[in-house]
Amino acid sequence: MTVREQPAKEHRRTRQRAAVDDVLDETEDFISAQELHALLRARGAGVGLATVYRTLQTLADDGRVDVLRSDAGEAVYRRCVREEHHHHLVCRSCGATVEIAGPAVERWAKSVADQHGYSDVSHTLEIFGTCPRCAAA
Amino acid sequence: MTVREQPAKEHRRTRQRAAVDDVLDETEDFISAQELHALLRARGAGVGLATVYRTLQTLADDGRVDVLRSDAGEAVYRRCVREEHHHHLVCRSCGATVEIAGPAVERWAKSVADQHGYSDVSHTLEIFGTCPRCAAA
DNA sequence: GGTGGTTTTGACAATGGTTGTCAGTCTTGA
DNA sequence: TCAAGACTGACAACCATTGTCAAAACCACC
Ligand SMILES: [Zn+2]
Ligand SMILES: [Zn+2]
Ligand SMILES: [Zn+2]
Ligand SMILES: [Zn+2]
Repeated sequence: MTVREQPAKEHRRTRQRAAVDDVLDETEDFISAQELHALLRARGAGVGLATVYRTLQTLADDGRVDVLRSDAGEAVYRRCVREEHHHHLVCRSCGATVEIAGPAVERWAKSVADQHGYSDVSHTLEIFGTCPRCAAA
Repeated sequence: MTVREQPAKEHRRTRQRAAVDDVLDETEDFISAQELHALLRARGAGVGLATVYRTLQTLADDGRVDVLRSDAGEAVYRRCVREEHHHHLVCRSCGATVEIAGPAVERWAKSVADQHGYSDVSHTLEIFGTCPRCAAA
């Protein structure tokens, strides 16, 4: 029923994509396309805004970055350590992120959907709060 | 530490707000401001787009409607039956929504946040799938 | 049933993130 | 080296959402 998982179609290696990749590797927190673009421009390795968007889109499609929406509705991206499905505990003030696994929640979500006859199930789950460092200030 | 819960500041009852309210009462699924506006226009009871946005904003602030973001990032609104905190099981294709309570998940989210020293915690959790009716088609 | 002050409305402009366009450039495999 | 096609970037277009502000509606209170 579900489309077979594609083996991550190969993409060409370009200077622009490497630059975006580098930033993602160096950045702990979720970052928006606009921020990433500004960062690249600032560090000299300019990359077109459209290219930044396209690159992030591709990475997200391939599951190589996680995406979620900030309070303002802006899409923000992050290269996570964990490869497997997981969720995030994010600081509302500084963006500090902790990757979270919750097997019990996964099972619960699945069973809830089953109970109501919903198929092809996915879910979103994020936890927001104030991290210790920000709370101290 | 937390701001005291305000007693839902009183707002004036106007034709426009009543119209928006009516649509929300009659609508089972999550609906966007644009859709709501088009619906009102179609049914003759025209209401300015800005007013629709303002009204939904106010309702959301007062906790009288639930808001979440569609895949496209558009905000969608729904008047839920349950007054207390809850989550949703939403059909990706037709929007059919089931309200879900998950006490265990609530506790889990809180404990995860505690473990990492995060305070002032909130969370978002939605389950998406294909409802039985849509699966049949 | 008039009056002044406050709230609400709506047409329109402005904002801002995101996507579309398309001619020129770069990669890649042969 | 070369051609096919992927990639880029400046720019325009899109579109949900918010800001503006004068006119309209509303609400005591006289
Ligand atoms: Zn992640
Ligand atoms: Zn999960
Ligand atoms: Zn709800
Ligand atoms: Zn919850």
